[in-house]
Amino acid sequence: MTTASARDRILNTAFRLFYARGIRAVGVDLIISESGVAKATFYKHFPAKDELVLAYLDKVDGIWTGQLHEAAEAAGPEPADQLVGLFDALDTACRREGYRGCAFINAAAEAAPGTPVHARTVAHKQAVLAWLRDLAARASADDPDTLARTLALLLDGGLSDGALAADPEAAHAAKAAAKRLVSTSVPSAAA
Amino acid sequence: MTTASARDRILNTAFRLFYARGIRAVGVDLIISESGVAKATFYKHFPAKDELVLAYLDKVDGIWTGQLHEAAEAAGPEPADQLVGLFDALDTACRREGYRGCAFINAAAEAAPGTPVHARTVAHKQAVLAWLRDLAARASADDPDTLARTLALLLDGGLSDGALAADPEAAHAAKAAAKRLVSTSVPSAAA
DNA sequence: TTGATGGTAGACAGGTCTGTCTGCTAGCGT
DNA sequence: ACGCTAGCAGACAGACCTGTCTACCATCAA
Repeated sequence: MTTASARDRILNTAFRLFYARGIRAVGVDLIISESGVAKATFYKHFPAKDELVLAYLDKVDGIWTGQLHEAAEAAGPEPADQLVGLFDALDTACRREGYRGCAFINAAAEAAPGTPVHARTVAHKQAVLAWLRDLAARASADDPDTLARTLALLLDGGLSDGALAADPEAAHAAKAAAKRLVSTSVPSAAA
Repeated sequence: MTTASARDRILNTAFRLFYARGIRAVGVDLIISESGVAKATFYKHFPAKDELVLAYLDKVDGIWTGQLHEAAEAAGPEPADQLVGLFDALDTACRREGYRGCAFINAAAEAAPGTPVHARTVAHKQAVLAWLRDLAARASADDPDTLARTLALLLDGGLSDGALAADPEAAHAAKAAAKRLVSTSVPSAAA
């Protein structure tokens, strides 16, 4: 059953444990034993724990960004529709068993500002914002920048509240609000 | 200069360090030495670190809730105006030196679900939501529940993004969006 | 005077953390 | 046959963690 490479097993285990318990709460020894790898192998692939954390955040970025794009594209070809449809990814995420909020916000809570880990979370949030801004611009919104920022607020608020409120309606409210904001922000106004 | 009681000194030091560096990142020994207190005194007031964490969250709750209420009341007597005005507290918070996001969201990121610390953060978020719901109802909103939830989303999103985006405009965008949502949700419609 | 209260100072135990190091094994290309 | 790469197993060092314990000191009230 040792089909996956050692590096992949380490990263998959870290992905699961870091997200479920928090980064500081998970020791290197636990990751090593759960992934069935030798300590030397671990440190060969990830010379320091922080580098594994960075790889973990890259992995989360790929997955979450992919889900966001998929949900957006599933809403059709119109950028205005995609800006609303992407909130379906939030809904799906919140309903998932073991949902614990945004991995980036959580990581930033544990990392000191200025560290590579913290910088990585900022970069992620800015990438998402840039994507939203692009969609808003292509939707010909009156003020693409403000619309994008506002939708980012709803998205990040939903990611947090979905975990803390134990309220599956948070994602629903976020999508509904997005719909209202988008429909009143684009001239075509297909409410 | 040792005017404050030992308990207060401990709590003040914990408040500063927990918020700035994260809960797990701050050891009991550091709090003890920074607050100039003996170890036995520390454990007399807080038999376990978790109890200090709970006291810390209570303190944050008092301060943040107070700022929220103040900002709301500063906007005038009308509940609809207060629902918008409370976002000034977000703006003030985000501009503060050393701002690191919502202490509750950060604490929840480090605490396992089901623990007292995690439960405390959920309780806080629900208290804020209940307050918003009350204001929305008194503002005669069409759907007070949804309006309250949506504003909570904007507020929590602003708390997160204000720390991660290094973007002082996040709070501004949150308030602007709140204004739009409130003005289109209450019949009086004083846009 | 006595005793309760609240504080200081710091050793100590037992565990966990990250990271290094030594040895051994198996496959694979040349 | 050889050596290279990738991996396994686990001891070890040194720091840091929470929490307990002993011992001493100051103040104030009965």
